[in-house]
Parts: sequence; structure tokens; C-alpha cells
Amino acid sequence: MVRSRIQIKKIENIAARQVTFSKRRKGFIKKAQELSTLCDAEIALIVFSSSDKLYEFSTSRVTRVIQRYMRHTEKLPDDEQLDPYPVFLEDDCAVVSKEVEVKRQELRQLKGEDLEGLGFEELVKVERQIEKAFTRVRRMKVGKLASEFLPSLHNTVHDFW
Amino acid sequence: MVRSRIQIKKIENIAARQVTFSKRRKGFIKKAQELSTLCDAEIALIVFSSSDKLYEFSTSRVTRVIQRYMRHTEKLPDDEQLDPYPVFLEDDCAVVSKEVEVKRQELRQLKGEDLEGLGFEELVKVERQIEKAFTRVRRMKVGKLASEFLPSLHNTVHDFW
DNA sequence: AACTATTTATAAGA
DNA sequence: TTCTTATAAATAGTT
Repeated sequence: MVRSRIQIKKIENIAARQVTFSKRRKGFIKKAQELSTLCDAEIALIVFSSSDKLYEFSTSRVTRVIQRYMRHTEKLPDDEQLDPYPVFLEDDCAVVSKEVEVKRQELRQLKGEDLEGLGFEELVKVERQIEKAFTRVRRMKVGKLASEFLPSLHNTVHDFW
Repeated sequence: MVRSRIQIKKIENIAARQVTFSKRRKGFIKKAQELSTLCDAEIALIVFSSSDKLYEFSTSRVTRVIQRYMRHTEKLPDDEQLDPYPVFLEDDCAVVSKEVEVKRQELRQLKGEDLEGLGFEELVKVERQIEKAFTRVRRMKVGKLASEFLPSLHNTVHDFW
């Protein structure tokens, strides 16, 4: 890039890394600012340094953009519905045992364990299930937060997402 | 910036704006990639064009960075391990039935269903479980992709970002 | 923190 | 959209 061209790979020297981070972060955020202004784009930018410091930029509130992002990504092709819940057939000890095994397996996979037997496509399905679950849980959590802990801040919290 | 210097203000001509957006977006995302690699930073980047199209970049999953951002700004406690897997006690039909119920409930919750009965702290736990599962599944999926489909394209895929 | 030789990004034009 | 190219901007190494 300058006095000499550099390789784009992690800078191991910590001091040098911090210097570069500081310089490039400045340029990077300037680019974000220019792009958003010139092109009327809504941008949110979250950066955690290797020393765990948070830097952010956004044309509006970061959380507003995040909210827009969530709305956008949740509209993704909704093919992949959750498999219909297996029907419980008979109150029979053997059948029940079998179901325990099935549930255990399904549960382990949703926990990200026991994945070795799955092919790529199946992994993608599991991933989508988890992604959806995550969205639902988070929404519920934020709702709880609002109703249990911050009853007087409904509007604030609601806007937050 | 080039043939002539420009003012940083909204480009009113739509075609020109789109051209600039396309060019600068590319450069901008490259800068994000370089910054994250050189400085070992975690970055998430969300861009909505003026025509409402979404572009994103992230060193990991966007929602992972968002979650870290939320933790950082909300200062949520970062403890909470996974509950140990419930032990299967007796090969007894009643117990098995009971376990089916427990598994069903756990499974529904991991799928993001049936969450009404949970309090905030429990929801945080479920969320973390899901987050971990997602990481595992994603890692497994990428591994599969590499080994099953693109054994000869490692470098290409790696260089892509 | 400043400097500056180079590389990189890019505005305008084709 | 893609390419070309002159010039502005960013920045690696140095001080």
C-alpha cells in the first residue's frame, strides 16, 4: 500500500497492530460516512478491536439498523418449515423408549452435538432451524425484559429493536 | 478523489448514485475485510442502499456480532453454562414417558416454541444454548463444504473475502 | 503524532 | 455493467 506493499494477514506485533488499527479504523469509518452521504444509504458498523474495545458508526441508531436488518433477513424464503412434530402413537413402553431415542438424537443435533452423520444439506436445515429459534427466543427475551423489568419504558425498549 | 475532487453530499442523479454506490461499496467492504484480518477485529457491517437492498459483511455471523454488541451495551452477565444433560435413570415405562415429556418440552424450547413459561434468565440460557449450537453446526457445515464439495478450491474460497 | 513515498481507491469518460 | 486512466486519498514505514 505504501512505502512497501503489505500482505493482508494478521499483524502479530501488538504495538504495530494497534497503530494500524487506529489508522485504518479512522479511514474505514470515513468511508462509511462518505458512502452513506453520497448514496443515501443506511449503514451500521460495529467493530470490536482485538483488545475488545467497541467502535461503532451508524447513520441512525445502530439498533434501528439492526431492527431493519432483522426484518429483512426474517423474510427469507420460508420453505424450510420445521418438521411437523412426530405423532405419539401408542402408550406402549417400547414405543415410548423409541421416541426417547429419537428425541434425544434430535435434541443433540439442535444443540449442535452429534452432527457427524449429517450431510451438507441436512446441516443447512439444522442451521436454519437454529437461526429461527434464535430469532424467536430473542424476541421473547426482549419482550420479557420490557414487561418484567422496565414496565415504564415500553416505548424505549420497543424502539430499541 | 479523482479526475476531479467531489463534494461529499447526496448524489441526486439516480443513475450516477447507483454507479458510485456500487463502486464504493466494493471498496468499503474490502476495507472491512482488510481491517478485520490485519488487526484481528470482529466486524459487522450492514448497508441498505437507497433502493432498499441489503448488503452485509461480517467476520462471523452478523447476529453474533450484534449479540456481542448488545452484551457490551447492555452489560449482560456472560456466565451461564449449558445445563448438564439430564440423566436417564430407569428403564421404567412411567419414567420413560416422563422423559419424553421433558424432551419434548426441551426440544420445543430449543426450537423457539413454547417459551411463554420461561422467565428472562431462563430465556437468556436458552438463547446461549442456541448460540452455541449454531456455532457448532456452522463449523461442521463449513467443514463439510470444504471436504465434500470443494477439495481443490480451498484457496479460492478463502481468498474470496 | 508527523512525514512522505507509494499504493490504493475512484470520478469521469468510453 | 465493465474498463480505462488521471488524480485524489489512504497508508506503511520512518522519524
